[in-house]
Amino acid sequence: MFNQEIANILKEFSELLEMKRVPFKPRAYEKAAMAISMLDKDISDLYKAGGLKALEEIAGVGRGIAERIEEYIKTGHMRDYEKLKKKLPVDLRALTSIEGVGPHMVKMLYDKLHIKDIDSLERAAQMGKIRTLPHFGVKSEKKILDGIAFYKKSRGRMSLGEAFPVARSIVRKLQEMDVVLLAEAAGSMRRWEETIGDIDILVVSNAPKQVMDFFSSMPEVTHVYAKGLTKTMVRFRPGIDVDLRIVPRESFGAALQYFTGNKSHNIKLRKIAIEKGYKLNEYGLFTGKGKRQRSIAGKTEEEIYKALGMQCPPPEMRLNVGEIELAKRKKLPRLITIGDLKGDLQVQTFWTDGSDTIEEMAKEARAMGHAYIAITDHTKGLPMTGGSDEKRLLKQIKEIKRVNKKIRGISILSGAEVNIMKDGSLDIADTVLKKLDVVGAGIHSHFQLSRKDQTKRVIKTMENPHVDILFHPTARLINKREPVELDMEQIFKAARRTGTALEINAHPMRLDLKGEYIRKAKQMGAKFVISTDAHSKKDFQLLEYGIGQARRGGLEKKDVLNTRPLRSFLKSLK
DNA sequence: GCCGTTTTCGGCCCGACTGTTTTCAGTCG
Repeated sequence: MFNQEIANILKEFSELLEMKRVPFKPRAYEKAAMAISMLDKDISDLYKAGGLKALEEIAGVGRGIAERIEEYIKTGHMRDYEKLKKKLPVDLRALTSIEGVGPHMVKMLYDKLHIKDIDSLERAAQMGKIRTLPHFGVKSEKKILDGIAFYKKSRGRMSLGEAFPVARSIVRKLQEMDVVLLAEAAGSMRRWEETIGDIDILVVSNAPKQVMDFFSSMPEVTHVYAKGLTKTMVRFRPGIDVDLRIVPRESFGAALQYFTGNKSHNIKLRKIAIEKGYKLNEYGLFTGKGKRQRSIAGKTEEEIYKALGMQCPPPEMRLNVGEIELAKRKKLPRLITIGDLKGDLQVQTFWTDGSDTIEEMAKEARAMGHAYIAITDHTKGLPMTGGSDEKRLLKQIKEIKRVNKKIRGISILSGAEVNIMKDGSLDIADTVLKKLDVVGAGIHSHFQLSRKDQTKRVIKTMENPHVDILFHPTARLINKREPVELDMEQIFKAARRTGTALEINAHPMRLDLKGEYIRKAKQMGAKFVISTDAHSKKDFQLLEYGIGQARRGGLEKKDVLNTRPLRSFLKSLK
């Protein structure tokens, strides 16, 4: 978490330097920020153990940036950054999070119109002031307004990928306390919702005061809204609200149930309880009234659902979209679990915009228990990633053969993340695609096409006999970019007809397809793969987010191609 | 400010796209 804080400051430092048109430094700071946010160790631990030298060993961090990090760890300040920030007091993070707005635009807006934040930007745009600036026009003004509308819609909810590590670390620390018997995160996070409004944590303890004192004084707490013996609410760095509730042991299941199911699932469940003459609340399932009331279930979720005459639906399904009926008929699917996956199918390497070599990625995947991975580096239609052309792809196939001979215990498949052009054609010739084991195709440009054109474009891609997988089908970026306009039913139909698998991209920024589309696509007979879009070894861990989405969509092992052993998996492709 | 199996100094990823322009600046990934 501290790493992210430092990375954020370095990133903003880089943008401030960019605004001042300082040459080359912005890139250096940006690279360092990226490296630190990808670090799998706590940077202050690293510093404690090895001092400046240890910091300098991080690729992209040299003497200069190491000293600034040291300053921040020691004093909580980075003076050069703060000085610069004072001269340009704008809400950079918010402003640049609007699509199409970057540091230079922010600078111009500040210089000419004194725009500092989203509100002043919105006012200026509404008053038609933006279009008067050099290099701006009516269209860019509208684009900014659209961007603001999108920003506002997604504001206040943090992406699952940001919130999950925070919640996990809090829960772990609570579990380590002697006086804590049980601790678990409930709420939308337990359902693996793609964005999280706040984090709800439930605890069983016989020393509530001690737990609450510990929780409210954790170093990342920036504000305490309320503090009591059963409920404490705080603001946590980097900007998310966390509620902690302490519940009796015999009510833990009931509380978990109450704080996990979405509203409509819970209402329905309570109605069923009433029909049976019971009462359901966060303390348990009760029978009788007044003094004769007694609990008949509450310690676990399972016993509550059982007492209501049904199976216990997995948390991810508790949305009242048919799961209660299935549970009553004892027909709940056996949802896929992370252990079912045998391979990862979207992996970028050092050859393009990934950071590790083919061999390093393969070894890491093997350590995770995978039997195979597909190397799917970018192709030339995405030149900024250093995308391969046909010649380089052929060279990579040779390299993969070489590494395959060297490594035991995992098979490396040759593949590519081919770029879908505006008309649905691909940027790599069929003669070369034919030679690859796995071909995934994805949209990376022309996001604004009409629904009709976009649908036509994607279907044309799926009709290519070599395209096995449609990568991140809607191309959305959570809280950042809307999905492209597609007639999803047509896409799912075409997926079934052409035998093109739909990717569930596990990267928490994408989570694409999302749960409800997965459910629909499954009903229409489509097949899926789940992959991480790994750009470094550490990214393989993101698979659990993809599993979360697959489970939200009700998928079973048989629906997902990369649960199959290698031979059978390859047969399942086109 | 970072980096080095072409370099400890002199490079630094780069092409498409968009909207503004009439030859280009900014953004994206």
